Amino acid sequence: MATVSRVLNGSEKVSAATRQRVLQAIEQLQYTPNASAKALRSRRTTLLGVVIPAVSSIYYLELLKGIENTAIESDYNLIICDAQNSSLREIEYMKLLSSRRVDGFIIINTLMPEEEVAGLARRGFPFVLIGRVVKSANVSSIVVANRSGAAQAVEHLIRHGYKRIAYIRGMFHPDDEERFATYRKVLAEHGLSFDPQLVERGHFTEEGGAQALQRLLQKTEFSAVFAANDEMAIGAMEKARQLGIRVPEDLAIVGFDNIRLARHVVPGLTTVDMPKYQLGAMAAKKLLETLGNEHIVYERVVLKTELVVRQSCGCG
Amino acid sequence: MATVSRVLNGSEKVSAATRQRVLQAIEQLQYTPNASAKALRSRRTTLLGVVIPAVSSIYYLELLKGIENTAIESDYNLIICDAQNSSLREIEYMKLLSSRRVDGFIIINTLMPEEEVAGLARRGFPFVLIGRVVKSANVSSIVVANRSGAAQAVEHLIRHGYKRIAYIRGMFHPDDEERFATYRKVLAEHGLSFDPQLVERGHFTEEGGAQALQRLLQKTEFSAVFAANDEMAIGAMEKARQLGIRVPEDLAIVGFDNIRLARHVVPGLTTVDMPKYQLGAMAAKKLLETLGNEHIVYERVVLKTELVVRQSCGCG
DNA sequence: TTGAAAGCGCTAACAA
DNA sequence: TTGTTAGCGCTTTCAA
Repeated sequence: MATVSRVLNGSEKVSAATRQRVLQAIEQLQYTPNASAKALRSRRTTLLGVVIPAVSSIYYLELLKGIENTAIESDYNLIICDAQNSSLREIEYMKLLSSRRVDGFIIINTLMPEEEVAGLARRGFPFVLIGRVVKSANVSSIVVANRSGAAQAVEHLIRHGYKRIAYIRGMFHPDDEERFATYRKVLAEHGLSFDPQLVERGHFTEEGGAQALQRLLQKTEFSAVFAANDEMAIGAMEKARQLGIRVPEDLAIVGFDNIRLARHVVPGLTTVDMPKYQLGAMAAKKLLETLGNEHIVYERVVLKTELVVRQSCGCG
Repeated sequence: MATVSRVLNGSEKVSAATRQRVLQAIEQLQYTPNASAKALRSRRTTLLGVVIPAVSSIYYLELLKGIENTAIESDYNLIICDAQNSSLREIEYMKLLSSRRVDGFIIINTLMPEEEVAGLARRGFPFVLIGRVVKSANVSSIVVANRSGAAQAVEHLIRHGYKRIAYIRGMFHPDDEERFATYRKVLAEHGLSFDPQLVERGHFTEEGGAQALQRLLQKTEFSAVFAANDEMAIGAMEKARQLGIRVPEDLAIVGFDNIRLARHVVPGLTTVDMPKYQLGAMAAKKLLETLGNEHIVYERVVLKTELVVRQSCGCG
């Protein structure tokens, strides 16, 4: 028994002859080691958890790929939990994962209250956040430069003469808060007054974007829209087309994220690109780093964003 | 200790008072049960594995969602393995999963040789296939009606007067074999001779579709293209646009799968829809069914496909 | 270099 | 209704 273990784990102290015999027996008996027993004894599962708000959103795929590739390099596999946009479900998954089912996990764009995250951190189970910073807790975070990206987008519109710029917010998410704050700040910097009439909220989905645009059109006039993400921007674009509003001639539209769809829609969507793959890769790297070490350095990594000009803003 | 277990597993034989005390102690000590120990002892992990050819393909997302939702209903979670289009990696994952890390798994569109799948089945670990049938083994499979879908697509083109219809194949996949065979059969049924010049292969990706179209154009003339999947159809569409070929006026294009992008490209892609969510849901249901039971019924489920006519075929 | 034995944290059978 | 005990399959001393 002990010798088999040594053979399977590549220990040096086995003679070539016994190793042979063991391997042969394994083959003959179709023996497969029991992962649970191994994990129980060795206190390692070589599994990482990922809690994702919604797997059905293309946006998260590249991110996932970044995590996965990085994990694989260290012989880790992923258990992916789809919270389906519910923070209750997030919390349940967190519990599931921290029952030593995985060695550590990554939480993407969580909606959990700060206190919940802080509590989790206090319990000492290793995890890393993507797209969220919690100041009151010892956690590492990987985020993108929302402010700089949003500023580039709004400044681009202003520079090309747009004055009445609407903003379609998402639903209560830090990313959205930062982008919105930047929108207001940039307007102010250019001597444009902020008009609350120009703001509506959507659910970060196409449908949400379409509805938000409709509500905006009923309230007031404007010549450009900045949406908190691409899905909503694309929804708004479609709604505009339905209403006979030409994009970008009658209405300029700019998004955020640069999802794959953005360059496929017509006109191509001008948007803020973020390094989605990198975001995932960095998070996994950071997590794996902490797993080995006694002494953990918590940090916040901010990745760059950049405006990609296509046709939907009319400034190409 | 035993009482704690009883409380956590909802056993009846605990008095309200002790239950209270136990729960309080759990809270106080921040006790979390160890999933590995539990799995070792109870021989259940409440985890299902999914081996997917490539997570980065949108096509698999809906499928995944179907699996996930069904699994969740039975309190199962998913561990997702991305084979990155390598059958070697598939085999490795299979080994990983069958080491009692999960209670069963689902393999999507596997490229593994038949013998490998049959061997796996012989070992008795529970799994279900999606998109692949292996006659020589005791396995359940969920597949779509490739023949009927492909026939609808080709017949539609022929009915609208197209005579030289090119076919862009994928890379050595049973789905592709069936679709291609149907393409030839339908041509024959309509008195059109099969011209090998009209066939090229791509990698099931946009890039692959674009390149295949280019090679076709260099060889011969044709007025319609049927691609083995939507990604390649969309790649071909883009390549056509680059070359100044109008779709559908100069070239009709039809795809297969009805991915989300298909209705967003301009012109909208005519394609064969398949119930992707159902495919996943059925597979998960079938797998969960076998887990409980002693007596397993192996079966092959075929789900319907249906042509969705948009603009790219010019027959709208 | 190999084998024997202890124990990881849990559940289930049994005893109290 | 509660506590005691054995054992799931592995790794890791320790002894041979």
